[in-house]
Parts: sequence; C-alpha cells; structure tokens
Amino acid sequence: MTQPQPDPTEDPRLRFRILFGPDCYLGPGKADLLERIRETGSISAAGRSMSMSYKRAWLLVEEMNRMFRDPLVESTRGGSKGGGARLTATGEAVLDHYRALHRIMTDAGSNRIAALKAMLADMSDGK
Amino acid sequence: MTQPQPDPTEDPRLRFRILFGPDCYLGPGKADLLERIRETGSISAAGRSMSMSYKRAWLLVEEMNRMFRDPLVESTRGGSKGGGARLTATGEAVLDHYRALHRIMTDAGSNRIAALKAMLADMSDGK
DNA sequence: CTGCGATATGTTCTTGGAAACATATCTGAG
DNA sequence: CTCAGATATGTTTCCAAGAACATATCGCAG
Repeated sequence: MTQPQPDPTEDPRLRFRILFGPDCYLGPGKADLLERIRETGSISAAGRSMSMSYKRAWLLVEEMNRMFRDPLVESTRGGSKGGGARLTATGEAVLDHYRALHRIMTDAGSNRIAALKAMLADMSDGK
Repeated sequence: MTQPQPDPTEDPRLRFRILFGPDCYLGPGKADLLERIRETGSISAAGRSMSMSYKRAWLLVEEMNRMFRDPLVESTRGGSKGGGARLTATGEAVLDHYRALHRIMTDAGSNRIAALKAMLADMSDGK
C-alpha cells in the first residue's frame, strides 16, 4: 500500500502555492499549520511547535475558515483543558489534497528537476 | 505544434519554487527575470519592466550565475548602447525547464486543484 | 465562585529586506 | 578625450510584516 515515498526534507524539494484569487491562496505554511493542529489538537500548541506566534497562527486559521465554504478548523473555548481545536472533515480533505498534490507534482516533474539539479555548481569545489 | 495552453494569469494558478539547498533555489521571480532579460537584452530594462530595482535584478542574476556550474546570463559593459545582457545556452535551458515544469505540474495536479477550487467559498454571496 | 488554560482580538514595538540614493567603471561613438 | 548608456557595487533610508505585549472571554474542575 504505502510505497516508499521520498523524504520531503531531502534536498531537491518542492514548495508550491495555489493562488485562487486576491487574498485567497493555499501554501506550505497553511498546510503545515493544519497538520500540526490535527496532531496537537490546539492552535497555540501548533503555532508553538513551528515557532509561530499564536496571533499569526490564529490569523491563518481565520483566513482559511473564511476562504472555504465550510470551516477547516473548529475550536472550543473553556473546559477542563481550557479549550482546543480540531480539523473538520473539510479541513482533513484540504490537507489531504495539498499533500497529494505535492506527491503528484514532485513525481511528474522529477525528470526536469533532476536535469536542473545536474546543472548546479558543485558545492564541494574550492569555491 | 503549439497547442492552446491555459492562460497563466487565469485564476486557479500555481507558483512554485525548487529548493536545491541553503541559499540555492529557483522560483518564479528568477524565472520571470530570465525571461525579461532574454526579451529586452538588458538587466536594467528587465528589472524596470517588472518594477524591480536594478540592484535587486542584478543581485538575482549574480545569485543565479553562482548557483549553476555555468552562468545563465552574460553581460557586457560599455559600447555604443552602453552595454547589455543576454541568456547563455544554459540560461535558456534553465528557463525552458522551469516553464516546462509549470505546465507539467499544473496538468498533473489539475484534478486536485479543481477539487480544492470547488470547496472555496462563493465570493459573490452577501459576504 | 474562583482559578486555570485555552481561544479571541486589539495595540504597540521591532527588525529584516527592499527601495532609494550614490558612485565607480567600462567602451564604442562622435 | 569626452559623452552616453549600461553594468557593477556600496551606503543609507524606509516601511510593512511579524513579534511582542496586553486583555477579554469562555467553561469545567475543585
């Protein structure tokens, strides 16, 4: 099932952003944030884990919730643990699409990317 | 030969950057700059045409020339028209690879991108 | 009913990156 | 031999994005 997929931190790697319109885009920052919210169950913890201020994390969440028809993140205040946040089904779907796109695009472009890499200067020469 | 390719300014559009290593990446800014240098034959004119300062344009050119084994842009100083710049064969190849990647990736991801677009909020509702 | 821990939101402060400015240099033309 | 027009490179100025700070609110636990 899960075939060995290339380490996304390995070096020729791809970052992309989809621009749907003015002030309406989806990029690696938002995707990572979604992933960490899913993992941590908290906007603030997600932000901390990527050394992002709570303010900025909350701002991005608000932006995402406004740009899609249904919100991607649901949050609750108060309670025994103070509150929390989790991905909605839409949020899971968006994250999934983004991750899938990364795989698909990396794969489709691997030839060209390799060709570019082959043209790079050798980093290990005398400079 | 040239089949009708989608207008790259039309709305769900893609921007991407390839990270080869620290301080070693290729993105839309550098690609556009290369294209305009090819068109105008001048670094300063290319910069002006995309409202970029000459300093910045020159800096990007220097960065590109250093990161690849062979320079992408050749420039001459002095002469009847003051000087100029043009793409080397390597420069043409790099630009070509980048443009090709955009087409390939957009095509390969069209399904997922369309799916995401379908989930967007309707911009024309009462807000 | 008080305190805790998280969300929610506004205000102020800081800083890195780009713009703007300033020169120096090159070379063919006249 | 000077001028024009472009490259080449350093210095200063500016500004907006983000960090930092400050509160307000919520709701269960105890």
